[in-house]
Amino acid sequence: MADDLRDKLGTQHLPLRDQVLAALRTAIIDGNYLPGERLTEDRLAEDFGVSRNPVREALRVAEAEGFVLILPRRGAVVASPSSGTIADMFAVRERLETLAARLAAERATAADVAALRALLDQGREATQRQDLARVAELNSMLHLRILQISGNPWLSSIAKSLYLHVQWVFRLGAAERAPHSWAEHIQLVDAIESGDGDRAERAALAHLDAASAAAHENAEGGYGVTA
Amino acid sequence: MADDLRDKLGTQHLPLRDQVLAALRTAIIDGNYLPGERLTEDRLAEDFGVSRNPVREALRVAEAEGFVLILPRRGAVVASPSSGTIADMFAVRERLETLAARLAAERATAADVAALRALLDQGREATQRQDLARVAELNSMLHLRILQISGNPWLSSIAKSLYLHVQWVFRLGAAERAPHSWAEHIQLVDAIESGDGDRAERAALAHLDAASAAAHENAEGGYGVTA
DNA sequence: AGATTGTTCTTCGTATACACTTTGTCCGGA
DNA sequence: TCCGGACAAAGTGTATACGAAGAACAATCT
Repeated sequence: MADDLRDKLGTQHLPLRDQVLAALRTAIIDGNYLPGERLTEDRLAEDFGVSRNPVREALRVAEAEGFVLILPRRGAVVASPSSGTIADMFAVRERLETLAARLAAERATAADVAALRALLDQGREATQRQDLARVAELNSMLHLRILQISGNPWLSSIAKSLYLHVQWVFRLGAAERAPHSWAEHIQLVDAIESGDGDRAERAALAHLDAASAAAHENAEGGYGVTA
Repeated sequence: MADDLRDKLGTQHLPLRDQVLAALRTAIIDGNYLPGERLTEDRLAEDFGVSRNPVREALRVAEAEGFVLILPRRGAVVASPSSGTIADMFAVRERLETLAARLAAERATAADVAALRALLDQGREATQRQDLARVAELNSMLHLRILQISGNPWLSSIAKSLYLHVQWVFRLGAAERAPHSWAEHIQLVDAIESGDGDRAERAALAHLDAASAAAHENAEGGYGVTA
């Protein structure tokens, strides 16, 4: 796995710390590093093929984002999302993403709606092909796109971060809930296209309630390392 | 100013990077570093009396929090909150802090309410003394306390960060709006004590609307550096 | 066994070095 | 005068090494 990441990094020209941060995030979200797992600076530096400095800077940001926990003088461990915090996350998402849906409905241009519909089509197709990874990816893109259309950068960046965490929890539980979700997405995009803010909020709320229920069900079994 | 911060740092035992981050945040919020101002690593290192490494780590987090802007190979500058983003911030706060008020109403213990009332009393007294700095401080403490009582760590940390930014904008404009605010605060605490979530939400909303109006009025004149 | 001591691992911070960008300055030529 | 390019300065990005201090764990002694 060290080599995978090293290759992925080599091709780009961004500051190493950003590449490391991105790689670290995805490694955690994808479950390559499991909750509770210890992340020593040396090990990460070796995994990513860089020196310790960029690793340290990436770790601080990852801590601020809630992906790792840093214990002073003891180092970093991958954070452990507990089922308590899942409910909390969804409570916040409910407020934020319903707002995003409303704003999107109020501000979406024809081009915006077309882009959403395109994602919807691709999603339907990928679902038929049983390509779950692609479905999950399109799912993310749709949500992120709606946030972007809302035109509120604060909302967008906060909800995005929250969304990443939700994804993380889902991945760990290996739940996909793919077919169910798309019908709700269509409702949501329809509502956004209509320009009716209230309706868009309701659609987003329905979607989130379903997702929340799925997440909890998913979390029942427990996940991650018992560290 | 370097000495003030150095002294403030010396007494504690936290990692230097955290102390630097805290000092940097408050320096920016208090207007010691103005929007658009360039923050070279060497300069910060000297200001805080530390080496470049802790400074760099603090800067990355400050960037993630939106206080500074880092341009690759060009360094960091203090971010410039524009009047557009003020409206966006309040739109998000409205969703978040009303939720916080509701949760606080539903979960507050008698001790929680007593703590809020104590802050209210101190606030009234400070207002009579015309001690505006203290009033602003108590204002923050009240809001932060409500977030804490909500018991939702995600909500708390996100709203707290947002609140810091609002404070920042206010400070830059030197607005205080002190007397007005406390009547609303009393309404809010009364609502929380009543345990009525809907009522608490309404009170929080009223408070935020007033604060938002004041912030906009404050922003009219413009603030910060034109960089 | 239980307490104490040592050893080892690791983080934390400092210092230093250097390549590479960006920026600003200066100078000569049209 | 104005333009453009050479040149120098400043500052970031990254690596590396070192010492101090803390935490964890094992070995030792009572």
